[in-house]
Formats: sequence, structure tokens, C-alpha cells
Amino acid sequence: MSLILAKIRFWLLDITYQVVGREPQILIWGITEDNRRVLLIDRSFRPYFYVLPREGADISKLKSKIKALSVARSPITSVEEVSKKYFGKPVKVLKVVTVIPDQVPKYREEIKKFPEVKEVLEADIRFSMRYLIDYQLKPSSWHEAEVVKYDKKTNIRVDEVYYVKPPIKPINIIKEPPLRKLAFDIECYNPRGSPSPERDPVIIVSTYSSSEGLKQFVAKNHDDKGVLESFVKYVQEQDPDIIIGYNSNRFDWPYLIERGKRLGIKINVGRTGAEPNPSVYGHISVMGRANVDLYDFAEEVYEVKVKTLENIADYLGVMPKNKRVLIEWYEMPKYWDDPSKRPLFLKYGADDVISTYGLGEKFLPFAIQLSSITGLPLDQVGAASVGYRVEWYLMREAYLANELIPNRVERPYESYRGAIVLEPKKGVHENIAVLDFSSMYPNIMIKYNISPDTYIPPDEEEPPEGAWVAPEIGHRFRKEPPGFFKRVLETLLKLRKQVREGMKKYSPESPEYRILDERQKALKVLANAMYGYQGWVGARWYCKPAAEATTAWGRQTIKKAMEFARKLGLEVIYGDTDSIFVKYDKEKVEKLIKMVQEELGFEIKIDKIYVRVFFTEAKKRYAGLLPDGRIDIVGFEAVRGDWADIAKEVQEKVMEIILKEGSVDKAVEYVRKVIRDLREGKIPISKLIIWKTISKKLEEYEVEAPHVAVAKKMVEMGLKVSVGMKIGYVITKGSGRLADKAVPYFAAKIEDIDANYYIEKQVIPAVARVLAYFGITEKELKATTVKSQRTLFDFFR
DNA sequence: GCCTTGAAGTTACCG
DNA sequence: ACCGGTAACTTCAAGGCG
Repeated sequence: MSLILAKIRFWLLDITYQVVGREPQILIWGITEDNRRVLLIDRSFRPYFYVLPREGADISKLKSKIKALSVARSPITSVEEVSKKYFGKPVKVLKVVTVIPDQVPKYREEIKKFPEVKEVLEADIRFSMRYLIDYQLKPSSWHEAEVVKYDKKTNIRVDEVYYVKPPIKPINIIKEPPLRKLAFDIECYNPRGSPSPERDPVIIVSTYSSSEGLKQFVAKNHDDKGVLESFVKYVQEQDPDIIIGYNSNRFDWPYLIERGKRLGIKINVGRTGAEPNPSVYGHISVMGRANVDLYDFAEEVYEVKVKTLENIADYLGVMPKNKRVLIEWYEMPKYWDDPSKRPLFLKYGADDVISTYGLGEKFLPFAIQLSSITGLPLDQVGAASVGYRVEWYLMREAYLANELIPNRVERPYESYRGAIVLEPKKGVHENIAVLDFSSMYPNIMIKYNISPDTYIPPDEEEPPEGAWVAPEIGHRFRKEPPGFFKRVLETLLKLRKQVREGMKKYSPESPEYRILDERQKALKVLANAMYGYQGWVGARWYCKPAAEATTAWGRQTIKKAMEFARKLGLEVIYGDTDSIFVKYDKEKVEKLIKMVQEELGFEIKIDKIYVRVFFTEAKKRYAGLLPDGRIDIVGFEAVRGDWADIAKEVQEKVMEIILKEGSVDKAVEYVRKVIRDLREGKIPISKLIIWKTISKKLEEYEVEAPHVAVAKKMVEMGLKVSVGMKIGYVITKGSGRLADKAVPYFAAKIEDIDANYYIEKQVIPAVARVLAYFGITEKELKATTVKSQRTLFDFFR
């Protein structure tokens, strides 16, 4: 080994650890400035945790008791008293250092039993994450390190292996390295329903990369040995940094691995000899690469209700549905077995993988920013839920503030009061401004210093600095010093402001602009999730009084704003949580904005202006016409995923006719036409499908709702139904419960459709919700004769 | 035994 | 595995009626 120290700059792709002999080693996978793939090994880091003694405990006795636990395979190398803070209060804790990470939970369990010990803290933080936190390294960001070349030959697939001399230092560079990305997608032979790896071969593996484009591996009839082997070889040759899939954590990878086991083929696609393996948050880890499942990000595209690859790619303009090959899963065996159809199947696989790659281009910049901000490695950040993303950010901040990280404890669920929603003034209103509080909850938390560490329990006296007292519920929070959450929120908001400021230096087309834009979005998501986090029973920093106080102040704030509006003579039409709908009187609205700013200390903004907006008596549902002619539909069936397309379409159209043209009769006429078409079987099945999610195991349902009954039928047909899956069904003619008449959409014929159900229970309820307000009865909708011309305006004179 | 009614279960939305 | 508030559907069992 040469001893020449060199300085390198690298982008942190992934981090893991291994134990070699009795030495733990941190492995950092990176990409250097000059485009080399490197592995950095840090042999100097050791696992540790803290012991919080009970008050009055004999510290030196405790120390020696802990030391006495030391075992040879992973000795306790030091027990030292250090000063930390716990929920803002200074505490003395014992820092216990050992050698082998796996030994930490064992020590924790034994130490917990000592009567002198109140709590063992930070013993559940994974070794590699501990490293990131302690050196404040950020995945998906640039760093600088002093390294020594590791000269011996290894079978690790990188350009260079180094020993690193800590500390590695983060550096601030905006650009991304030239990442090698490879998208992949598998197709399986499935003549008996859902494919199973014990039985059904992988017939096509499609891949796409920017350098090589499309490359497919195809089975010889039902022999897929070659497919797996050549795919693995191809990944190794291409050596991608990021492997992109769609639902790959739950399907493609587990299938390939299980299939590989059957065939005796090792799916060793990583940068070491290891196979991909299941890891935290349900993601599959590929050593030395970032395995990213885009499904995690597609889940946040709420406009798309059935989140198939085709639908998401279509919606985001990555690949329009009408420009690609679409094959339903039940037709696949046919396309495979028929030589004349097989090319089309291959094209289908190609379109899928090209869509996946395209979605990667859409989602990865955000994923990278989220990873860099939260500190979660790129392959985990998508799979981690919002709560964990927030938590990782908090844990890093806690370290910086010398705060101990609380343990995760199991608690029973507790509810508390939330926001207020106003009863809307029903009917049609013209020229309405929607005013929104900007980041209401974060700003409330900042203003009233709401945080787990500033909360004053009822039995404690008020501190001399004074306290903020929440309305209605009376929870108190000390005014000084600034609490943990306040500091974190201020940092997040400040950072976001800086990033948005920084964006101005670049043209909107530049990569820097795009990166910064994704970054500010990620910061916003994080800030907005802080309120929900504190009320989450699974949170380390769970604090119900804090959550409860936040909503209480929220209610007070919006109520005051509404009072101001009324005082100014502005009629309040509606309001929900942090928004109020008022008549758009420009001067008065400007006054209101000023008043709220000056008297309440919060910013409100005009979010949008409706030329015309319609409310029924229901809360959380309205439809408005925007100045540019677009129709905004909120809450109604038209924006819900669990109504048949035909009902949604008709409702939307009716809203449009009413809001734009004001013609009730035209709307009625249109509805009648659709009802006729339904009776005559002219509406295709695709518009009749109702999609509903299976939210728990089938046997756990207490009521057999239609989608549950259909799911059970699907299981009988040999299909896998898993939690989280959307079931598409249609209602057919017959008697009994709806559940008895519901069948999977792919198993229905148009002649069997129960038109009556779609008329009575889908189309009519959806449109009657709107038209009933204009005096139209269900009878009139079903009637065939037309009455005199009426318009919207006849009803509001 | 049939019909009505309301509670309970369930889903997906809003902010 | 972030929160509560809300609308609306279907099932299911209880109660009323004959």
C-alpha cells in the first residue's frame, strides 16, 4: 500500500458497512469529479450509544457496571460522561463505545435492566447512518476527502478503492455528476393468472440507458436461463450508478431473485458479488448502486388515480397512451405464444422500459434533492414515508444542536381536534377571491414557539420568560429560548428562500435552475410535514399537545381573519383550514391582506380568483370557473378515483355548461343523451369501471363490499391480490347485493352490464348533486321530453 | 318473510 | 407508518309490519 495522501472530490451515491475480522468498515460509494467510480473505506469509525442515568444514580458505579459487560468479540472500549441536551434540558449521559455494530442492541438490552438507568438512547441508529450524521455527510451531494490508494487487487467493480482519512467534508456544488442510469422492466409468462417465479419464466427483460438505448433479453420459448444470465452480465458491463424500475421493489427484483434461485443463477448485479437484498422501508438494496423504484414517486401524483406505468407516463407526457403498444396482462401469454404477435409484445416491453427511463428523468432530480436534504441515501428516500423523511432531517439537526435523539416508543393512538371548515353559502357566486395563509401551520409553530422541548406540562410553573398559551385548550409553550422545531422550521424556510433567490441567477432552461427548483420543492414538502409529524404517534418527537396547540391557534387565526373580512364588509362564502373565499372587492381585499399581516402577523395571499363558483350544501366540494376559462373541480365525484368514468365525465361536462354558458336545459339535454346511450349499451366498458383500493388483507374485512367480493373472485381465478392494489370492477345485471353483481372489468361483456345501476347510482347522483340546485329532479333527467328554456340566471334574480 | 332504517364499515377526498 | 375533517357509498342487523 502506498502512503501518498491524495485529495479527491466525489458525489456520495451510497453508504454501507461491513465487518472484516473484528473491524467495522464504513463503505462509501462515490463518483468523482473526473467521472471515476470509487469506493472509500473508513476503518476508524466505531459504534456507540448513550446511557441516561436516573437522577441521583451513582455514576461511577454505573460506569463500572457497564464496563463489566464487555465481551471479547466486541469489547466496550470506552464509557465516558458527556454533556448533551434532552428535550432542551442539559443532561449528563454516558457515551458507550464498542466495536461491532451488531453488538449494540445486545448491550442496550442489558444496560436497560440496570436500576440506575433511565433510558438507553441512540442505540437503534444504523451504523452507516450514524456515520452520515456524525460527519454531516449528505447523500447525493459533493464531498472532499483525503485518501490513500488501496493497491491490492479486489473484485469490487469500481475504478479505484481508497482508504479514507476522516473527516470527509461536504462541499457545496450544485451540479450533478454524469450519472449512468439504467432502466429495466421484466415480463413474465402468466397463462395461469399472476406469474409465480416457482413456475413461470421471465420471458423478456427490457433495459434502457442513455448510452446504449434499448436492449432486450428474450427467452427461448419457456427457457429463461439465458435471459437472467445475459441481463446480469449486461448490468455488470454497463455498470450503472442508478438502476431505475417501476414497482421493482415489490415485483421485478423479488421475482428475479426467486427465479434465479430456482435456476441456480446468481443475480449479482451490484458492485460486489452480493445479490440485491431487502432492506429498510421495503426497498431492495443493490450494493454500490442506487436502486430507485419510481412507483414511490408516482404515488405522489394524485391526479392519476390508477397508478400504472402507462397512466403515469401518459399523464406526465413521457409517453402518450395512444402512441404506444398496450397489452392487458391477461393477453400476454397469447402474445408470447403466437409468433406473429410476439414482436408486438417486445414492443410493449420496450415502451414500458422507455417510459420508465423517461419517468426517471422526471422524478430523479426531485429524489436527488430530497435525498440530499433529508440525508437519506437515494435508494431509500423514495421508499421512506413522509414521517421518516422528516425524522431523518430532524435527527441530523438534533446532532448539530447537541440534542439527544429520543427513542421510538410504541404508543396508543390519540385523537385531537383539527382545523375548521365553514358551512359554504350554497349556490353560484360571481367574482370570488380565494385567500390563503402562506404555510399556516409552520408559521404558527414558529410564532408561538411550539415544540416538544418548549412545552410546559400542566404541573410545571410558568418560566420567567413567559409562555404562549394556546386558545381553547390552554397548552403552554415557553417563549424563550427558541425550540427545536422552531429552529428547524426557520432553517427550512430560510433555506427555501435562499434557493428561490438563487434560482434567479439562472435561466429557467438551465440545469441549475431545475435542480434548485426541485430543491425548493423538497424543502417545502418537508416544512409542511412538520405539523403532521408532531401529531404522529410513531414519531420520535411525538408531542400531542404541540399538534393540538397548532390546530387551536390555526382555528383562532382563521376565525380572526374572517372577522376582519366581515368588518370590512366582505362576505365570506366559504373557508377551510387556512383559506377564505370572499367577494373580490379589490380595495377591501387588499385592506384585508394588510390587516391580517399587521394585526395577526401572518401573510395571506390571493391564491386564485373565480369568475363564478358553485357550492352545494356540502363542505370540501365546489366547482369554479377561472378567468382563463378553465374549470376547477374540488372534492366532487369528477375528481374521485372511485367513480365510473362515465359519471365523472358527465358531471364535469354539466359543471362546465352551467358555469360557462349558464344553460341548465343544455346540461339536462346532455345528461339525457348519456342516459339513452347507457340504456342502449353504447357506452364502452372502459368508462364503466369502478376502481377501489384493497386496504387490508381480504380476510380482515368485516363487510363484503363490491371491490372485496371482486378481489376474492380474482384470487379464485389465480390472481394475486395484495394490500394497496386497486381493483377494477363493473356491475352486471342480476339480483342480490352489489357485491354479488360486481365482476372484474376484464371478465365482463357489454351485454351483461347493468345499465340501470350506472344510470341510477352513478350518473344521476353525480349530476343531481349539481342540477338539483337548479330545480331539476331525477324524473326530469330520466324523462324524454324537453321543457322550456331556462338559464342559470333565472334562478338567481 | 319482507321492507325500512340507521349504524357501522369503508374509501377517497380537502387543506 | 404525517394530521384531522368531511362526504358518500354499501352492507348488515335490528325493528316494524302483516
